[in-house]
Amino acid sequence: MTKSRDMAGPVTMHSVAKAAGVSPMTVSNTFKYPERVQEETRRRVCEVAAELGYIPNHAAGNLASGQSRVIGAVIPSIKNSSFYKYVRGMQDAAAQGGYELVLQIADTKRHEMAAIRTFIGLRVAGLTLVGNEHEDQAADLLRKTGVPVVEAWVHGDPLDMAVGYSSAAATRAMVDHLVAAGRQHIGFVGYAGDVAGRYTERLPAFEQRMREYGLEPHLCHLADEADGFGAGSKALDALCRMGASIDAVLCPTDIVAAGVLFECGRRGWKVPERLAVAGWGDYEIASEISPQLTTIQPNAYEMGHSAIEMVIARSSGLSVQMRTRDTGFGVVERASTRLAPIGVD
Amino acid sequence: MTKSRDMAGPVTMHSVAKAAGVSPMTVSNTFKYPERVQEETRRRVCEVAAELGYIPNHAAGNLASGQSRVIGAVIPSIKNSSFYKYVRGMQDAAAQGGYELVLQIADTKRHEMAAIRTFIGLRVAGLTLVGNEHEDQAADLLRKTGVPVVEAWVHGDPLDMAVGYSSAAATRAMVDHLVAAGRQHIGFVGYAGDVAGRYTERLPAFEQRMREYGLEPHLCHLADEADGFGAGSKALDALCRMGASIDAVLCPTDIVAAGVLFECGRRGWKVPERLAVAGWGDYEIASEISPQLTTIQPNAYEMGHSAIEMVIARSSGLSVQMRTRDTGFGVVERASTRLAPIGVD
DNA sequence: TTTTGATTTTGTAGCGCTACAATGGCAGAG
DNA sequence: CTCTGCCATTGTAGCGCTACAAAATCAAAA
Repeated sequence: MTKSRDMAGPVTMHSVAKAAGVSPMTVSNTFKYPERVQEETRRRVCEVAAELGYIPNHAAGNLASGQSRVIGAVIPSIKNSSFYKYVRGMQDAAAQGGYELVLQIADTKRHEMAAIRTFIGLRVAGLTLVGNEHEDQAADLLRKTGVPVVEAWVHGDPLDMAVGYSSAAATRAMVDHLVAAGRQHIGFVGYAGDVAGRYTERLPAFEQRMREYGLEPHLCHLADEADGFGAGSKALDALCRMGASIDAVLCPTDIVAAGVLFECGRRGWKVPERLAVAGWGDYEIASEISPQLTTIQPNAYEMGHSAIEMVIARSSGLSVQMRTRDTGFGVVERASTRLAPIGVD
Repeated sequence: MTKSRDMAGPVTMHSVAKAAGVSPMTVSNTFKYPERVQEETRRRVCEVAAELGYIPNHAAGNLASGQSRVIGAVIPSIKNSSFYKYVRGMQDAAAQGGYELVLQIADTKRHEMAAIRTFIGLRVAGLTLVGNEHEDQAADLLRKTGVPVVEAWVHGDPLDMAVGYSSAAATRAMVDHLVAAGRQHIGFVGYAGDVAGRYTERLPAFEQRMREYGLEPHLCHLADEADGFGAGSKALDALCRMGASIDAVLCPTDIVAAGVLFECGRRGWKVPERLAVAGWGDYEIASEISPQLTTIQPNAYEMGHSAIEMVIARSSGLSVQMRTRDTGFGVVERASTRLAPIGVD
């Protein structure tokens, strides 16, 4: 059963050194500064290390050097594809810089706090968060320890650094699009969950833009989940119960928008004739569902890539002039909002 | 700008001890063995620690004790909700046991190998993998280092420990269901990607079961992605191009099945009348899409929970009798396969 | 041959923490 | 008043690695 597991004691740098007939420092240099070690010696060390299955003890290296090649990322959810490209971007950037990326999922502020503690306990080189709403302690801690931190998916006013796009601008752009498509009675579905940072800008922006058009902006419903199809039907129910008959709805995510589409199917409402539906996030489902969803495209990959670049820059002591980056967004116009509406007033 | 970042040197156990007027060991004990420290002293130490924002250096503790409270989990993708419940289960079990869970995404064997190296470098208490196909080096390494490893989503023959359900049994159950619903010409959509461990059992099981029914099993197409809606249309195209007219299709994931549903919509095919569609995974979309999807429900949460329990048991030196656990599965029968077919032969 | 300068290799010390053994203090028993 | 036993607290040593400086090696120059 347990045979051949753990028989030879742990493989340390020391044991590799002895086996290769060199000093421990030479082994260390072989991995950290290969150019300092002669070709021949290096080859031998690498061979022996591979044979013994030696993996440098990052904990010890970290302790001795005060440096780390690991970056921590806290993401709020993996329930849908929202963060897929973001994580890909982070991974690629980390790999390019010779760093490793490890993740933690935290769907509440409290969990986010715990995740930050874990990462700081691990003495990571830096970390990335999503949103700009954190527990008070978190901000303190991050400031005190001075770890490089990037807040992603938000725009401006960073704890340390930030990368993202303006949700307000995107909201305005979407309202502009819906109005240009002839919609007047636009419903807004918001999100009232805990880690809401990247949602909070949207409602005020929506209300203001609607007012600028002289339209009534008070058609809104705050869902308690942003990631579920179920939220779509609930939101549509709630909006209808508010009395005014809407001809368009702006959803917090494509998933919620898809949920609205499903609910429209159940009610026999034609989209976009009866109701125009706009999503957010440009998930894969947006271009596959029928009708295809108009949505906000957030450049998630570049956001992730930039986030890690910024962490690496700061962590390697480079002076960072750009404390914030704007990765922009796009409005992807598709069938779910395209046609002029049938009058519903 | 940079004011108040990193001004006071790093907060170590030593500085906390000095500030609290005790020896470093007392601080250490306060955190590790609170019962060894007098109430009064402990309170003071905790206060000072909180005030200074002290977070124990896990790297140092790990080095000194040779123990770790961090468990690493490698998951193949977060592109869809497949692993959401699995990760939740792992997180809950880790929290219950006083451990921390960190994740890495690895969508190929090569990336999985890198992730394993990183985790071993970090000297985690144990780790979980998905599937049972790994690079040869990975198996060697894991055996040599003796870290507790659980392979999840698979059934039997573990590297160390395993938890999951039998994909073969689930495949057979699904074929039984389709045949019972009157289907004769069943197409199979497989997956030919890199980290295919938990898919490979399915095709042989499908073929065998079909033969047992005296049905032709050779309607199959191996998609290069298991996570995309796009794979659904491609797969349906491919199956049709193979000549035989199918009246049912068994997909590797609910996402692919949803893609098939979308493609059926484009073609004007009625589901389930013209084609019965079966998914796999019981994703949220399965119960929201119209028609609702028949699918395999894999008890992902329990799988994650068990995986971490097993890691913790082994890591805390308990003798582990159960090296494998079967968390079972269910067949969720819904509208996408419910009705008897219109004859298509 | 000796000297110089560059290159390669090797000690030394210590990172922050914990296991372990040893210390000190303090009650009650003798 | 001393002794025993028990608890709370404190040194000591060392985990595996790296920064730094010192030492060894060697080729070419003097």
